[in-house]
This record gives sequence, C-alpha cells and structure tokens, in this order.
Amino acid sequence: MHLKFLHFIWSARNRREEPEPEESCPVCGDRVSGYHYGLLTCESCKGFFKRSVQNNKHYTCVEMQSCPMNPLQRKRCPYCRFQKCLAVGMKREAVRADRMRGGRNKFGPLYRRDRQMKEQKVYHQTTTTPCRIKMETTQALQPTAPSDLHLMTGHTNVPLSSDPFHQCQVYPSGMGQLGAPMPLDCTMNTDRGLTPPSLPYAGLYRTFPGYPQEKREVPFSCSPAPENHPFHSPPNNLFTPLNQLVEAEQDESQLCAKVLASLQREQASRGKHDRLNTFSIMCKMADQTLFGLVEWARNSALFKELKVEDQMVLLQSCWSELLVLDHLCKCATVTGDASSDQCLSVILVQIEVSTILSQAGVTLSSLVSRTQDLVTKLRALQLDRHEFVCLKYLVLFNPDVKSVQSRRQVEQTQERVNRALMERTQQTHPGHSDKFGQLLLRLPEVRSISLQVEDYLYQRHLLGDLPCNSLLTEMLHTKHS
DNA sequence: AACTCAGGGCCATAG
DNA sequence: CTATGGCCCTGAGTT
Repeated sequence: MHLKFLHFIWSARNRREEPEPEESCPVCGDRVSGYHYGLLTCESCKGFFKRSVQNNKHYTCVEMQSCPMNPLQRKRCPYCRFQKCLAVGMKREAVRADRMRGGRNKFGPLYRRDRQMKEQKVYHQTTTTPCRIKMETTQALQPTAPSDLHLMTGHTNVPLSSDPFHQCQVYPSGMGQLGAPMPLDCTMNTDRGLTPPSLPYAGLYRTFPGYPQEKREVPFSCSPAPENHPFHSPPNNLFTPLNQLVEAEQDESQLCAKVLASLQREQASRGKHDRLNTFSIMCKMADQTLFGLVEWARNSALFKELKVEDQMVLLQSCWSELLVLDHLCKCATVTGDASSDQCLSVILVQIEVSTILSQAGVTLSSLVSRTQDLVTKLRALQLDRHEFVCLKYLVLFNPDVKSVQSRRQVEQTQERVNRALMERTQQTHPGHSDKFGQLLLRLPEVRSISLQVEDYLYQRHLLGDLPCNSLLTEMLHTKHS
C-alpha cells in the first residue's frame, strides 16, 4: 500500500515536532529553518524563492491564483507559491545579484528586532494565566496581517503593487475579503508569534483545522498523562476540552464558508461559457476538507496516543465516513440565518440541489436524497457540535478495522468517547432519554453513504473527472488497490 | 579570535 | 531534462 501524501503529512509533522524553532513558515506552514530574505521561512521556500529570483522565473497559475499552500501542495503551483512569498514579505532584493556567498545582509537589525519581539512574546506567554491560552486560541483564528511585514516595511502591506514583474497579479476575488492586507501596527500584532499564516491564503489554511495551529489544541495537548486526560476526568470536566475544540471548529467552518463564498463569486464573475465545473469545485473542497480531517485527527491527543501505523490504517479506513459526517453536521447544525451560518456544506448543498440534481445520474440523486434524509433525522435529534465531535471520534476509532495493531487501545478510546457522548446527551437533553441511542443508530447510515460516495467518486475518477495529485484521489486509490 | 547565522551552492531525488 | 529541498560552505557582523 502506497500513500505518498499521508506519509508526507506525517513526516511533515515529525519535522515540525522538533523542539526549536516552533514557528511555521508563513508561506507553506512547514518548519522554519531561520530568517531568509526578510523573514522566518522554511528551507524549501527559501530555496524556491532564491531560484525564482535568481533565474527570473515567470510562472503562471492554471487554477484561480488561489492554490492552497502547505507542505503537501506547495509544489503544485509555483506561481501561487511565489506570490505568497512576496505577499508575506520575502524580499527580492535580499537575493544577491552578485551571488556572493556568506556575510550578512542589510536586514540584520530588523531580524534582531523581530527576535526581540518574539522573546517578549514568549515571556508574556509564560507569565500569564492559563485563561490566556483560550484568548490566544480565539485570537489566532482572526485574520492578521502578514507575519513580518509590519517589521520589515513599516509602510505598506501591499508588497506586490510595486513589483513590476508581478504587477498584474491579483489575489482572487473573495480571498481579499478574508486575507486582504490591512493596516497593522506592532501593538496589534505582538501576538504574531503564534498566529498562523494568513494573507491571502488564510481561508485555505483554515480549511486545515489545526494546521499549522496544532499547538493550540490546548485541551488535549495539555493533558499528556493518562490521569489528566479529558476522558479520564470526572463527568463535570468531561466536556470542557470538547467545548474548546468545538469552538475552534466553529470558527473554522465560518472561514470555510468565506472560502467557498469566494469560489461562488469567482463562479459568478465568469462568463456563461466559462463557468467553473461544479464537480471540480466539490472535489477541491472535499480534498481540502479531507486534508483538514487528516490534520484534525493527527493533531488530536487521543489519536496521537496510537502508533503511527494504526493512525494511518484508521484514517485510510474512515476518511470517507469522516467526510460524510462533516458534511452532515454542517448541514444539520446550521440555523436559518444564512448570512451568519452559511458554511461550505450548505453552499455545496445549494449548488448540488439546485444545479446538479436535475442532471445527476441515479447514484448522485440517491446520494443527495439519502444525505438529505439523514440531515433531517439529525436535525430532529438536535445534534450539536459537541455530539458531532464525539461522533467523529467514534468513526475514527474503529477497532474493527483490519490490521490495526493496538486493537484494545482503539477499543478503549472508542468506549471512552462513547461514554462521553452518552453523558453529553444526558446532560443536554435529559428529557430525551434515547438521544444517545438514536445518534449511534445514524452511524451505519453514514457508513453506507460513505461507501456509496467512494464508489461514485471512483467511477468519476475512472472517467478522468477527478483532479490528479489530490489526497482524495490517493485515498480512493488506496482503497481500490 | 571565535562564534553566529543568513545567503549561496551542491546534489540526490522526484517527476 | 528540470524543479525541489536538505545539507553544507562561506564570510560579514557580533561578542
């Protein structure tokens, strides 16, 4: 079995887990190796930027100039990668025209200043109460200015405008709303040491929950010892960690909505004969969601307790169920206020139902119909986010998956989550004695739908409709190999 | 003088 | 073949 992407994801994690430095590359999120061309970046983006400038590269984007930038996908689109390098503040002028080696550049004082600010930040963190962690968790999810720009330039956050080489580049419609350069001073951004890369790919980054913000999953990462584990805690404390996790996911979903809204605007701005293929959009979003789910899982302290081999096997087994569950939850927990609760899945549903269903084949019609039925049932059960998180864990920790090595461990975790879900439903819906059982009864249908989704996707894949080099495709391949 | 660390080069690897 | 990215070399600035 060959899972290149998953292996990459894991190796990327292992690289990032090295103790120092903890910061992630503002371009791709990989581990930084030091200051390069104006700010802290990873080794690969350093090399990429250097080559691009030295060789005066002219790239083009075959997509919408908003390709996701992460260690897995950064190679896909050099155009978007270079744009992001410039956007976050990498300096062309720091690449030496004479190619002289060694020595120091003129940015030394700025690097020093940046370091001092980071140190202050660390000091501040270590001298504040635990309550602050949650504030930073929330704050970290807000759009912020590019990482070092306020330090490096001090006057503009639109570094591309003065670049004749890429003058005409424009970040895609919609992305601007989320990641538009905004005036920012140092006081606003003193927390940037922990903020994720934001501009203009913030939305796409946020489609990867916990990436690279994984350190912020405070509830789990703060409980290394089993006796402190959330699921070992007394019932009253049982859901505090879940609460925090859920809050983070809610933010994430709203940001997903913005990303998708931008796709919609992109769609709307195109000519009648140049419309984006809805299926392609769905695949893209599914791919992003899948990537996010993988990140979510591997950043979870519960999941980290497992052997890496077991982690891979479990994810390979349940990825489509997680996708379906994610979609269902987003539909089922959305309220009537579309402006505030519009999310990826809801918009997808709108696209699906309004434009696809009429032309859909039997399989897709059946899928949509079954999904809608299940959403209705979950809505009737008043599924909330906490319960949804539990369901996700229940799907993930499936002890029945073949070739799981630590079966007992998976089983025990599943039992713990199961109990957590039961207690949650009893706490929040004491009058609804069977909510717990009803929720569990929905999981076989989720499984069934997910298998149908896999089949459908695989058929489309054989027809060449699926984008190559996607995690989605690779997962499909793995299951069918 | 010794150390630091950012820019450049090299080269195995992937596609 | 080219692009990538990890690793090492270099040398101005710092201590």
